[in-house]
Amino acid sequence: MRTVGASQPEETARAEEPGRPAEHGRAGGAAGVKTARGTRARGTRQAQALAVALDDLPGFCSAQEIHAALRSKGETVGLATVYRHLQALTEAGSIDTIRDVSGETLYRQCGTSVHHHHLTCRNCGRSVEVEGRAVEQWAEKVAAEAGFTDVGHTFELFGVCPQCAG
Amino acid sequence: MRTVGASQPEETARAEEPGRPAEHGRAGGAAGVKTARGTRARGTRQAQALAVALDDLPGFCSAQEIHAALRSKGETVGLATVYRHLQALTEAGSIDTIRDVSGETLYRQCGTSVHHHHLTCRNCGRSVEVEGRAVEQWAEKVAAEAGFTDVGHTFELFGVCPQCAG
DNA sequence: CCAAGATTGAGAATCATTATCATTACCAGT
DNA sequence: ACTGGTAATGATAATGATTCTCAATCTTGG
Repeated sequence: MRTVGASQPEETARAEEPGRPAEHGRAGGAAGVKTARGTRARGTRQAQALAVALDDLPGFCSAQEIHAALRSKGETVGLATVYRHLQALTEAGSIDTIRDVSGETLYRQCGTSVHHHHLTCRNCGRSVEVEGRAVEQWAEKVAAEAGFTDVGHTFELFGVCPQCAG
Repeated sequence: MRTVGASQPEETARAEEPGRPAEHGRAGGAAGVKTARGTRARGTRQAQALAVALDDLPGFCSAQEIHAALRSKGETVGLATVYRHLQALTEAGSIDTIRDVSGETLYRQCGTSVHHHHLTCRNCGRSVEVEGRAVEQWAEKVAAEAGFTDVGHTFELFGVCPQCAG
């Protein structure tokens, strides 16, 4: 498993507070930015918590890590819900996803919505966004030459960042 | 599941000799190109069959597909063995691997041992090897600028090939 | 022919991600 | 406030690819 900068107390107390009634469903006072159908971006307590968590995490991290981070902060969010929101956010273009070497999907909040790629530290997950106009163009050219259509690409850079190297 | 261009006759007519006792272990007369330890490239019946299968398949395909192809040809090779050889061959550099969109690993026999990338048809799996000197250099430059070291990259192009498009 | 070591393969074990589905919270009417 | 409708949640089961386990089997050297 990769390790991320954020602390991940492994012995997270599994037993919830005894008296606490099982919380469920949407949060109490959340404003609720309702989108058309199915996915409201951050109306619920869980969505809000996830957004905050993504803000805090420095680089790319897996859904499981995010879930663990939420847990360790005291938030109670189901793993399934984490995946759901992550997926929705990805589709909405609010966050970036990459695949690490083992095939795990890593997520990260992303500023720009324009297409770009990442140079990610394989140790701490921190990443730099790189704008790859050159690569895009090259890819299109190559594809066109081969007669391929409807071309997409995946491109990721992994390395060790200055901090982790030093 | 993806579909591969090559036909995969499900009920291949080739019923081997009826009396065939359950074969196990290494093949009878195989020459046996023994490598240092653990992995002999193609000494066994299973390894041989796998090599042939890889030769036949036109493009990238998953371990499971290769396993299925072997099955349908009448070869009896365990899935675990397929994975084992695929992994060994990959480490040896004899075959290429890429990750498709769903995270599955796809394998393909590869001619050159020099570093290159692929433009793969997401419909039939056929692929073209593209030499990406430009990309390599660009990647290195970007990485260096960001101060990252020990940089590697993944780069894949997916599209629809002329045949599948027409 | 025998012992030692390599290889195989069926099935169990992992592990990330999805699907289920009963429960719950929010919203708009009434 | 009460209520019905609907979206969201989360515990858990299911999926699916890949790896691990280990007894059975094969090959080879002597």
